[in-house]
Formats: sequence, C-alpha cells, structure tokens
Amino acid sequence: MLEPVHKQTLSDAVFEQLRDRIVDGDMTPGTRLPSERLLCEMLQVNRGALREALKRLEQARLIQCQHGGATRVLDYRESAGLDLLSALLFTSQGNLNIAVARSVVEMRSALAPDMARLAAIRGDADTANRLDALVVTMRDAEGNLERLQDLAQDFWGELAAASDNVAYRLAYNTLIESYRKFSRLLTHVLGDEYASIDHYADIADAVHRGDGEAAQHHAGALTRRGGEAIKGMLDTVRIEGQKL
Amino acid sequence: MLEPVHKQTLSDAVFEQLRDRIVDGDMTPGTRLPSERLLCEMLQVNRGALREALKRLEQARLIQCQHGGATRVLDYRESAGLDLLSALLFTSQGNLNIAVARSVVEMRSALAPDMARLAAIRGDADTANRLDALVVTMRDAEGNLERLQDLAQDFWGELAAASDNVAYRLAYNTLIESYRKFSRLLTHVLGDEYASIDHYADIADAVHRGDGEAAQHHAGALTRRGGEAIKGMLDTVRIEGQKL
DNA sequence: CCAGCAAAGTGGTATTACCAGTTGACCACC
DNA sequence: GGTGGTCAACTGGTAATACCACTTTGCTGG
Repeated sequence: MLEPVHKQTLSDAVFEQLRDRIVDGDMTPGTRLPSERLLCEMLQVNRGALREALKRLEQARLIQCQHGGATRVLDYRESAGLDLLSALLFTSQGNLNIAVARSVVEMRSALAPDMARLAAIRGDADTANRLDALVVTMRDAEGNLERLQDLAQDFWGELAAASDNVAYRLAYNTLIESYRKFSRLLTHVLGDEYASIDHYADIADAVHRGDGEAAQHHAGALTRRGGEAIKGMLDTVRIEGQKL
Repeated sequence: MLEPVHKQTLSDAVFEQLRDRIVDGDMTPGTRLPSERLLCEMLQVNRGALREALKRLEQARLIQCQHGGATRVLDYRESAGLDLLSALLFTSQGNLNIAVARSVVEMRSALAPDMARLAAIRGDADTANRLDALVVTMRDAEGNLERLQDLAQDFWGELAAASDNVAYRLAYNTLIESYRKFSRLLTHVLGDEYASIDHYADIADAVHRGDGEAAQHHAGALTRRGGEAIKGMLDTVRIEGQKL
C-alpha cells in the first residue's frame, strides 16, 4: 500500500528542530536565544519563516519573547501544556521514551473511569445505541486484536464526547494523538484488555441505565487490567530503542 | 494598586480574534477562510503578522492550511488539544462559561487522587518534607481562605511534580492556567476543602510512608468534597454573567 | 555618584516580489 | 466516455529589505 509522501514547510522544520533542542535539554531554561537575524542566518531561512516557528514555540510556552529584549528558553516542565506530550514521546533519534509512554497510559487509566461515569449520567439513548453498535462490531472482530484496538479507541472517544466535559474531550484528543504513535507496540500486551468485550458491553449497559457508578466500575476494571499489563511489561522488557 | 498595562502584538490580536470566532461557532467546521491576501486586508495588518497568527491557529488544530489550496476551519471538539481549555472559559463578551468551569473542576477531581498515589509511591523524602512545610504554612494561614487556596495549589503542584508523570505535570500546568482565571469565584465555595488542612497533612504523611493507597484515598476525599460543593452551587446559583 | 541621554541591538511591522502547489476549464486523443 | 495534457488563475510558502518600537548598555555631564 502506498503512503502519502512526507511534506513539511520551512517553519515546521525550524519549529521541530528548536523544540527538540529545548526538550532534549540542549538549551537549558533561562538560556538566551540568538537574535532572530542571527538565527535565520544560522538556519538558512528567511526571517518570516523563523518568526512563524518562534511564535509557535511561544504559544507552546517553550520560549518567551520580549519586544526589544531577549528571547529566552522556559522550563517546559513548569510552563508547557499537555499538547507537548506527543513531542516528548520520541527522542530526536526516534526512540520511544518509555517514561512518557507510561505517563500516557497512567493518565488514560485515571480519566477513563470518570469519563464513563459522566457519560452514563449525562449520555442520551443515541449515545448508548452507538456504544451498543460498537460492541457488536467488536464481537464480530473477535480475535483481530488490531481491529479491536481501533474499535476500543472509538469506544472511548464516544464516551469522551458523551461525558459532556470539554476538558475530557480535549484531553482525549491530545492523549490519542500520542497514544496512536506507540499503541501498536502495545497491541499484544493489551490484548487481554481488548479481548474482554464483555466489559465494554457492561459499560454500554450502564450508559443505557444511566448508572454512573457501574460504568465507572467497569471502566476502572478495564483500564486497570491494561495498566497492570503495561506496568509488568515495562518492568521486565526493555523496548527502548524500538523504532516505529 | 496599579496594574501592568495590557500589551499585545498584532499577531496576538489576530490570533485571538480568529480563535474566538471559531470557538464561538461563527465559522462552522469546513468553512473556507478568505485568502491570506484578502484576510490581511480585512484585518488591516500585513501578511506576515497574519501568517504568524494562522500558524498558531494551525498548531492549536483550529484550522488546517494547504499549500496552494484552501485554509479550512476544523471542529475543535474533535481535533484541538487541552491547551485550548483556557480560551473556552470565557465567552468573547467576558462571561464565565459554567460548563467549562465545571469541566475543569471535574478533571481536577479525576486526576488529583492518582497524582497523589503516584507521588506517594515515587516521591522522595525531600518531596515529603516540602509538603510538610506547606502544611505548616497552611496552618499558620488558617482562616485566610485566599491564602489557603494559593497554598493548596502549590501543594497539588508539588504532588504533580513528584508523581514522576509528565502527562500529569503538563496537564496540571494547563488546568491551573484555566483554574486561576475563575478560582477566586470559588474561594468561599471551596472554603470547606481548603480549611480541611488535616487532609493535606494526611496526604503528606502518606507520601512520607510511601503509602500510595492512603494518599489516593485522602486526595479523593478532599477533591470529592470540593466537587460536591461546586456541583451544588452550579445547580442552584447562576453565576453566569459574572465578570472578573 | 547618578540622572540623563544617545547609540546599538533586539523584536515587531510593513511592503514587495517571486516560488510552488492546487484547482478547474479546456482540449486532443484513444 | 474516459484518459491524460496544457494552461491560466488563484492560493499558500519563501524571500529580501526597510523601517518602527522597545530594551539595554554605557557614556556623559552635572
């Protein structure tokens, strides 16, 4: 199967290069960036493209610009938002950062139960029906772990939307963006979670009944199972160095 | 008391204006934006400033640009990241959006217990000592709700850092940025939570002992209390329309 | 010693031109 | 009818240059 070719604008390239330098710690917080005129000479790009990249870095709170003054590097741990997560997942050499991957999975486990709870309380019949349909599709796909994994993501996406909580929904978008990048590595590790379709059905039923506690309980059981599996794997296996 | 005047660059102004138009629904997803040359004429700014804003909107996944093609509006609910949250908190008229505020509080309640749990498991003695110090300071500030509220935020920040989970830490940054904007409205509503300093002391103790479950339990008790208080308030009182 | 000023350097804005990719209309060809 | 080619118009991307607004530095004159 053919894939779309990888395109990238100049400002994208500049943004990624500077971002990686910062998160890799090559430029410690407080460091003063070279002047824009000097930077665009070093990077061999025009000042406009450079400034587009700098503005994006500033929005991500990796740097801070001051009119007439200096542009300094910030400590992303203290200032950056969750959207930076996907950039932290892989080192500039393309290696998966296990600690970050673990973080993503942990956060998923923390959010999913409450997402399910709210979805059950606030969701309508249409939501429950869509969840039912997903469960049916999952049963048809039984045995095909990759397919199940994709369907599970859709299932959680449906819950996120039904939770009527924008923070959850936006966090879901951010987490999924990161998750997709390494989820295939976890396909078999999480096979147990994806194969337990009954739990998904239980959640769907809870949504039907509007039973928040039940939905929360079943979602917790589901993600806890996956969390333990990943924890076990990370403790015993070194997958660092695996490239996608 | 004098306050710093509000400074804003051109591209900031353009960014905010277009962002608000999009999240307010004035430009539905799929809508084609006017060409850059036309837009910068309409907005009375040069094309460079406009492009800086567009690049930021693209990074926030509110729009999507295509070289040679059109620039289209995306559905932020499906694509934007958690960093958009603070922009959603207030309408363009400056009114607090209750549903978004509720979302922030709910997400806090979901994350805090697990943050505390991990902090207890992974935190070192220094962390526990800093938490102790914060508890002492809180006891000194007893009765001063605003001060307690600030200290409570520091307390959670310490836990976020000690959780050794970048996702939690970055999410904390994002949530706090939003939270600060309306937290003063909740000072008295959450007075119960802030005043129960013993619970904070319990968490600090749990971190000392490395007792994750205890830390999780006490953190849950704390945020559940606040969550119920806010829920009660939102159900009975209309604070929509309050300006900061 | 220091308020005051001037110069140098920085980020912010503006203008202009051109490059590169997309779209759609049109046309020749099979 | 469908295929591929060409071309013009339009869109976003890149470039170079000049100037404005602000900060920092350091000299200067009291």
